Amino acid sequence: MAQTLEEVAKLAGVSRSTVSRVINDQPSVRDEVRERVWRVIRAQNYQPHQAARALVTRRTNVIGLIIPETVARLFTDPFFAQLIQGIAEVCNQRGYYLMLSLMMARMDRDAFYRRILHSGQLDGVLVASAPLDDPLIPRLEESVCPCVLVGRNPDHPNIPWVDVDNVTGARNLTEYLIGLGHRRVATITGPLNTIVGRERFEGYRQALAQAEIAYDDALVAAGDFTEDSGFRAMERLLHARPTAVFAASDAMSAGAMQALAQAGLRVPADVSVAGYDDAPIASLLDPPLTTVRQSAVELGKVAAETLIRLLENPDVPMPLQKLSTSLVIRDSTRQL
Amino acid sequence: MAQTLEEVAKLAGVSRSTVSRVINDQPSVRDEVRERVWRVIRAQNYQPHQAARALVTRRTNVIGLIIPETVARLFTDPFFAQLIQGIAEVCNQRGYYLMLSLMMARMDRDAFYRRILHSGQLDGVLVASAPLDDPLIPRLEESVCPCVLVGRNPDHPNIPWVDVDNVTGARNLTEYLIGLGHRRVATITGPLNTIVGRERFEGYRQALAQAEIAYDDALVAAGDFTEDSGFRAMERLLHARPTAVFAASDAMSAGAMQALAQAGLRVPADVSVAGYDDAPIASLLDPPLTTVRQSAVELGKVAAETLIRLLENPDVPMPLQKLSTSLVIRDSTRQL
DNA sequence: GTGAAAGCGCTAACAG
DNA sequence: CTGTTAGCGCTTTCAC
Repeated sequence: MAQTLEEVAKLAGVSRSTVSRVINDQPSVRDEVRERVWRVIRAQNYQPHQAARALVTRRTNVIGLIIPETVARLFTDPFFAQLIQGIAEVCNQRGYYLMLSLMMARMDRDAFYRRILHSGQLDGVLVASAPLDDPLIPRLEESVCPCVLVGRNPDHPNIPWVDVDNVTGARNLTEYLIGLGHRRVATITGPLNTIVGRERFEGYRQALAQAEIAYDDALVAAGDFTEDSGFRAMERLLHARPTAVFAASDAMSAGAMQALAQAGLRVPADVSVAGYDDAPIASLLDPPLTTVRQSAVELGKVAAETLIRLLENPDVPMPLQKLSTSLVIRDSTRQL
Repeated sequence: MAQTLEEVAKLAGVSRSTVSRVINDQPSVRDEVRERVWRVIRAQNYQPHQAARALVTRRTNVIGLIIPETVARLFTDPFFAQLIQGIAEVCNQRGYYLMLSLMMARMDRDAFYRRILHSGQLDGVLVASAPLDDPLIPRLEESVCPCVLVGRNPDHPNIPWVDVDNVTGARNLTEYLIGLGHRRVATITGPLNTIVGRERFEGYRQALAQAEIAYDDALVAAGDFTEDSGFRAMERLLHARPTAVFAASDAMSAGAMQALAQAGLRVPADVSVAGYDDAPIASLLDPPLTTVRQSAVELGKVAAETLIRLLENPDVPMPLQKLSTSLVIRDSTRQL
């Protein structure tokens, strides 16, 4: 097996440069020569050495996926598995490699970012689920590293992003609850330092305002998207006697339903519960959960495509994309 | 910001080599010089160029995680998210980067493997959940690329691996069911071309044999670890009238429980159900699921540590590891 | 169309 | 202890 261009060149009876031209699909090579070279390459199972190539072209064909996320969420939330699936699919198609960086809680963020951003081994990065105030974001804006945020950041409007239309999704769901006759609609929000948490909360408020229902702080509790936090938030909301609860994730809905059961309340007879994500557990809960469906796979694909287009056509301005959602009505909600 | 060793060297008033020595922590540098160089490096926020380094050292500090897995399973199974979490944690600690390769169903496996294995950008690879007959495995054995299988492959005993003790886990669980008085214990197996599917089935058979219960084909149906396949397998098992069912994954248990409910059978009053994995849904099912707990995070950590030790000390023989499991008894099983 | 030669940024002998 | 030098394998001028 030939390891270098030089060896392939010798076997094909041409120069190193010609082999390089063939590999890089440059037109200025006689068809007959091109054929001969390809035959040798295939016969020898030759693969160009990426590092050598990267050293001169300054491109690695590697994109990074940075997930600065607490452990708990990654564990329970299939969102990330699906997102990665979508990203990986596009990478495979387009000839890119995917480098995964999980930002763990206890590590030195600064060293981490430098290592990731300045090591020259990433052509660009995708940043998923970064808190709005994550120090990575300004650093990204200074650096020259092309990047796309999965989930926009209103404080940095110049960084390209793709997102799901969380406001509309949450508003539609809340409107649906109100349409069922509920007036005391509680919400368990996600962390309000994330765009997702904030926007789903915003959608909830918009629906209330639209229906001219006064906003009531007692009907709002914050969680962190995990089941456990949903359980605890629901306990805090009980005294406010909501007739419906919108939790900003299905996992939190699951926790909320357990808290309600523990308090002797039935779903949906006493309290309607709705979630967000349409995660696999949504249909398994008892009763099956009304929720908002979004396609994390699709989001991953669009994110990767956007980044790759940015890398390959830096001048063409990027259309930023907000994916739409759909309401999935199951049995956990009912007419008041 | 200095981009190259040369620039740092000039600023520090030393030669390129000295800077290189400082960066690579070689002892033969005067402390005073070392200090001066570090100061410049920090001030300039200098990071060595990985490609240049890799070109000469032949090491990239990147390890690959290859997951040749069908779409359905990645979506629903938190096993992978946890496995990745464990691997990423060790990579972060030990200064390695993680490259993720999802092997999608429709792609050209051959080209994929060559691209991954021969591009020279991976110091070693971790292979998770490969089917026993995956063409990657023999290819891996031929290639010089150090690798560790997550899940052993009995046909290739020479490839290092780490694994969970699936036989014992399944046997313990089945013994528990038998201990509750069940004689007609059905099983929904995983795919029998995976080591996991095979070993959990083997554990089931061992427990039956131990209790001198005759093995009955009518009490066995194969699934593919997904909820849906569990549902369909359970439908096929109904006519055999089992009093207990052991499904080789929690997701399949969930499907089985739905099929039972649809047939008008109650869990655990009419049929006991037990799963495997202790996935997040296990405790959310109604009733909460008796299952076998294994730590996918731990497995990921051990896998990454094993590979890294293999890379850094190729001569030291590796102790292969089988992680143990524990039985988690909840409400889906009861005395017959 | 094709080859010769330079050089990407780094490490690793080899001198001193 | 430190500097000089020679590549690592590739792409990319520049000649021809």
